[in-house]
Amino acid sequence: MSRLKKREDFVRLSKTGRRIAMRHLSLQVAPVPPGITVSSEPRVGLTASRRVGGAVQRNRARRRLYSLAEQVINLYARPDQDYVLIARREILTASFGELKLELEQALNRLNLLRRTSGNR
RNA sequence: UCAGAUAGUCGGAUGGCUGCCUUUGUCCAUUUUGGGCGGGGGAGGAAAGUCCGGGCUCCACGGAAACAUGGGGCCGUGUAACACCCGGCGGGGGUGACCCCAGGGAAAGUGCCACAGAAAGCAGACCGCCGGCGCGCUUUGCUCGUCGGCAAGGGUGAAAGGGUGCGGUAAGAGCGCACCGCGCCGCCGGCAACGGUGGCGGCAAGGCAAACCCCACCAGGAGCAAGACCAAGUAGGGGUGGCGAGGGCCUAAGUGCAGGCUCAGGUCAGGUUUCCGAGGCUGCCACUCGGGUCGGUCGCGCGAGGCGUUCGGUGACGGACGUCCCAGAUGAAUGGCCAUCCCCUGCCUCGGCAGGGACAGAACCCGGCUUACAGACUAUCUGACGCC
Repeated sequence: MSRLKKREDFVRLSKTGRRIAMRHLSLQVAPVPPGITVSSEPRVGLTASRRVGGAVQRNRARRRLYSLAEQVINLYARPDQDYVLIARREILTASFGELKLELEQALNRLNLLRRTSGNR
């Protein structure tokens, strides 16, 4: 899994991508732009704005998103898409199993799970 | 035992699986990028607020003086420095341990002193006190009027032109005296702030300087988005060289142009002005170097460093010796999940169950200050009660 870090990527996702809002987080998805070769690993960006809380809360939210992306998107999501995870305030109090289930549901509703693991 | 005071320390622990940043060893591949297997390190006491003081970087900077602006202001230490620390002094609070204080000058000037009150700054007379005179009456006196003396008592206020007591007086008043306070001069102690004491003065001189102000002292500007380099990029910029120059007068009928003579101007020295001294620049052309930029690299962590021992000092702190290397991200690492233990809260069948773990996240680095903080521990001291 590689990280999206450029501002232009975040702007592109928010303008052109599809968006789905869940209880604890939001997910934005858009295809990898044409100039970039698709690797076997998906690319993921993380956002935890000041709406989540102070610096301590934002750090914790971003780390939990990072860990979620490692365990869900990196393994099960299609690598020809770019993903941005946006934290909501409720992410701080949810259990990790709950969050994993929610992210899998979101990917499923957008039909972005890998075909090779379609039995899930 | 209970209630407190001060100083200080800590601020969850251990393990498993799996990640991230950084550094290093080795092997492999290699044009570069890299890959495998190991090792080391990886948030705080406040990392916070960004309020002071410094280091560092760039810019500016020849010298001197005056003014302005800002700043803090008991005294003596400590320190790179401070508005910080330590030790004292003075004032205030507490039974006490101890705590608090923006603490120079109000007998230089200007200003202000709300409300209340008669009067608030060359004081004042509302209720009052005392005396003389007049009228009346219930006549050792009282009421009213008037002319004077006065400010003790009452009342207002943050503050009413020293306080308490005695004398004095018609009533009073520093009018006189004693003590206290105040001021001046001396002596003693102290480096000093200041304290003690003697004499004199005689109540003049109210408060506010976080009102202007006065006094002595201190102070260039901007900040790591500083700044440097690389890549890309081509003009508005920089450097070097050459030519030209501003004012006045003359030649010219005259504006311009051109020529000649003469003078030395304008601007720039970063808060302002003045003086002295030495210089630079302006427009065009040629050559040359090369921006802005959230691209990358450096700056970037061996430091006013941590720990220990010892010596000096009441102490802050300083010296010597030994020892250690201890975060460096940049859409920003320092984690995610689980288990056991610890602590807190709730419930009951008293041993379990359930929930929870303060404030808070480095961004160039240090020294302070301020603010937030569940709780735990240590030492010394104070007061009360009890026992020996």
